Amino acid sequence: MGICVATADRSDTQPARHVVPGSLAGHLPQTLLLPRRRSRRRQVVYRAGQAARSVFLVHAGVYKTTLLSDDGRERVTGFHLKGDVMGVEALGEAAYRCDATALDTGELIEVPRSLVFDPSAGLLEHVTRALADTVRRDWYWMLTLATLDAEQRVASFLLDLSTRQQSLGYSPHRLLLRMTRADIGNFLGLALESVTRVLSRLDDARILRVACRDVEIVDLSALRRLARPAEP
Amino acid sequence: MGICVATADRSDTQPARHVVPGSLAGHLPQTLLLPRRRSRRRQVVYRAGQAARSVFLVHAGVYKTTLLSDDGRERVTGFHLKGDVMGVEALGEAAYRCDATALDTGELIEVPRSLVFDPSAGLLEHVTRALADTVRRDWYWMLTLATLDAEQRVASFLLDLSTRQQSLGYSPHRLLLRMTRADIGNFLGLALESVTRVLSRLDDARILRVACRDVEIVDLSALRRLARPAEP
DNA sequence: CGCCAGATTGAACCCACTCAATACCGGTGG
DNA sequence: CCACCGGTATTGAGTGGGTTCAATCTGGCG
Repeated sequence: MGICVATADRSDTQPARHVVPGSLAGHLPQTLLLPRRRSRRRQVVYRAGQAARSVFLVHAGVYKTTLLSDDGRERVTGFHLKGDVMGVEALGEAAYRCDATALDTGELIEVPRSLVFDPSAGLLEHVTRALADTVRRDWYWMLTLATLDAEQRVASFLLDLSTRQQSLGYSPHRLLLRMTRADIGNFLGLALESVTRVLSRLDDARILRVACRDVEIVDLSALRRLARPAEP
Repeated sequence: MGICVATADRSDTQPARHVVPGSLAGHLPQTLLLPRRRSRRRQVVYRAGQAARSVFLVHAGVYKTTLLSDDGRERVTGFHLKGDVMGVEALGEAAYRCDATALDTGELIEVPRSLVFDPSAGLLEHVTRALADTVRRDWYWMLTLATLDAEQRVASFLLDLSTRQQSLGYSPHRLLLRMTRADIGNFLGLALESVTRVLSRLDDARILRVACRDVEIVDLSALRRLARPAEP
């Protein structure tokens, strides 16, 4: 497998054919009236400490949220695709608690907090759902971090992306990773070299076809088997 | 340090002098009218798959919630003290997603979901806060799992318990662990032997005084130093 | 009274980390 | 236009922390 670098993927996002279940998208008739925000690679949507006046619905592109501890440790808390909501974790607080950054060109819909808590808007219940979804997703990843080895974690990560892309109407076999190996490793609790090694190994095993950010899942069922521990 | 076993702590909980910030406790004037449920060691409050009709406010005792994956992996997602709310992660779903178990004698206040979503009750906003708190706490632990070694994780765990006990009006120095080493290790992503080893080491270093479930924090500031990575 | 769950401790192994070198692309400045 | 540089990715070698396996100990409970 050849060496490769950060090629800025310029491929535009394809049109989504499905609505993400559980998202705010289907429940925001006022969506078109809300302010939108375009963002470019590395652009910051909000930072920890800033006054949290809105939540952000991802409309296009991929974003990451990162948590920074006071002693300098950093961790990617999640990657966010179309339909995901960012900033809900700040709803009980005055300020955001993490940074949100665009990994690529994208577009956000900004939903003011006043609207979220406005009973007549009927959003609170849906935001509650989004939050509960977040908790369940986090628990799933905590389980993954605590019980799986490097190979299983990376496989789980790819499968998660694949599933989410599929539910958005994209191909589940073709992944264009917008995040770096360091981001993935950070999210999975692995060194970036470990991520690379696993990807190389899965490429050798003909399960993946890895060309830097461009990953093709050749054998989906084999990948699924890899993502879970061996049966006793 | 001597060998010790699971001694069922019969010491009753002391009265709390403070209200947990962010909990439902202060916002439930109807609390006294709601059904309560006493529970004993190992008793199950709810199980994954059961219809989720209520959330549960911990009134006394310690509970744990555990997530079970379809391939048999299990993980403790959290330990819950007085003032914490269990079951909010199921708010967007028909059924609970995890098991909740009492680690000791305790008492719960059952809040029906219908009341949670009743606008006139004014609970939804507070439940949203509880959920956002959960997300932030989970993120903190994900950061811990991903970036800290065994000693730092165990130290962080003890400090977290200490802080929570203090905010409930108890001593921050005296911890009566209601959970087993296996529970702690599972929660922290460590083997139970590693937890034991760290506790023994901290006992040797005069930072803790460990007698099975009874842990005294002798040197709180040293423990705080241990919980963070060495300065560069 | 025996059994079992929980806790502790030791020894050997192994996976993932660290350190290091190499390669490649994109943008920038001369 | 081209050389250079910073960010990203890959791969190898060696090390170490945590796991695994095992034995032992204790007290509660049936």
